[in-house]
Amino acid sequence: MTLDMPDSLLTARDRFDRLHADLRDRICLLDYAPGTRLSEEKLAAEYGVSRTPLRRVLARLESEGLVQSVHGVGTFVTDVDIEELAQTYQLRLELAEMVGRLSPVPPSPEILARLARAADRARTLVTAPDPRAFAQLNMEVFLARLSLTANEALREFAERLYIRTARIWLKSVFASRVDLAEETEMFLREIEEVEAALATGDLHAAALIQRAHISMSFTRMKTGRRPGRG
Amino acid sequence: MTLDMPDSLLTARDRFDRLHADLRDRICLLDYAPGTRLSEEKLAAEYGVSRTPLRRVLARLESEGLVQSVHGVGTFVTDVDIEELAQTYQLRLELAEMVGRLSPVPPSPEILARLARAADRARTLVTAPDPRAFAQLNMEVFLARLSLTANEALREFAERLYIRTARIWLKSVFASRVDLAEETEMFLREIEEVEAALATGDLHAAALIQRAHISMSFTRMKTGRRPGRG
DNA sequence: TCGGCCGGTGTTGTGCACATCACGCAGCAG
DNA sequence: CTGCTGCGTGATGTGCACAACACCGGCCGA
Repeated sequence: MTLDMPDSLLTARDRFDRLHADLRDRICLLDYAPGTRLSEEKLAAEYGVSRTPLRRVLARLESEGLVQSVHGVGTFVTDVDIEELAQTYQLRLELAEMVGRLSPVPPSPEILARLARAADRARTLVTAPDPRAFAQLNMEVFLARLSLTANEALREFAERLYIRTARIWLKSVFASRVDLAEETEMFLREIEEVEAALATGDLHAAALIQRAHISMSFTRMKTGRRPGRG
Repeated sequence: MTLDMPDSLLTARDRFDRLHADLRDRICLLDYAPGTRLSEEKLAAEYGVSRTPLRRVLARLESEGLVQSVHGVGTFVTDVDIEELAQTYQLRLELAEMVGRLSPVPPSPEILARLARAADRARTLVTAPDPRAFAQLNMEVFLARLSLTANEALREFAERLYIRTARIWLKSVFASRVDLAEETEMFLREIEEVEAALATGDLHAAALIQRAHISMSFTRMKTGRRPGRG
């Protein structure tokens, strides 16, 4: 997944960022389910470092709300609950709309190409649903679309909010509270609508589309599948 | 400033929070000017701990954008520049308005009392201007008004944004780019207007007033005092 | 005189041993 | 049988010594 380099060219910050991103993805993709205990010693051994820099990563993850450390007990992956995250989602909606309003930047050909490739992958996922691959694709698209605003603070906070809420969708899929096929189709439609909006240069419209889909996705998770459908 | 307790009743998290809040305030109140080098060893000695827990605090401050550590060089207080913080201010404006729109809670008598006391202190500061005391009062009022929303995520992010931009005002005062007396009067008017809005129960209006004053404050700093006035 | 090399010095980053804490279980008194 | 007390075990938190690194000044050679 990540390219390997000789340690001589890896600075301390690079190692930190790599460990942080790796553990963050594991948590967001439910490789570590909520409640899982993360052993500092085992993780340090796995990554080939001592506990000291690994604890620094865990402290960052704790500040982001992904884990929680308790002295003498352990470090645990936090749980995500739809009711508790309702307000977080409210804020996400507002920030999503702001991405198209504060310091918007015209989409570069690279961004459009990435969206096109994402749409292709989404079409593949429609025929062969895969929750984890879908969650990963969703995250990549979200981060790519953040580049449509030049407001760094907005990007940073929107990403933090996304990270905090990303797991709830995958959890809903595993709990069969949402239908994976339906979710994949909706996501594909969202990308296509966004591509159309960007083609006309209407960045605010693209942002409103994303806001609408985030809202609808949350409603589907909160409501759950109607009995008798699946 | 902070109450002392026997170490036996102080948990690790308490110590962390205390050090973090203390260093954060020192930076935000310009006790440590931008560019100042923070010696881990000296700070650890001052707080009576070893470098290990202190480094944890510095890492948190770095994630909040208040300091920056460079391997082999030192840990430095970051600088704040009006031009660079323009986008951060844009986001602050939006969040300030959201405080009155997302999950508003009726002001408790305690909040109203705190505002009234803040107004009294502001009137004192009008007659005897004091930049540092004003900045401290401003921060207290800001945090108090955040309690007018039940949206925890919004509170957290609004506070983080405030912390990141708080120093620019005090810096502008010391650079004589804004007039302290004028700023104090404007702040007093803001509190009184907010009190009037809260008295009618219009939380959104109170939020819009704050948004307007944040915007005007930023404009005053960006424009600077007109020559021939001061 | 100028440029590059090189070691001294002070800093942050890392590894490791120990302190501190919480939980669980065995043992025992009532 | 019940409840509690004490200890063993394993976790996170802390202190300390050393490694890695950057800056700076002197030195040497061209």
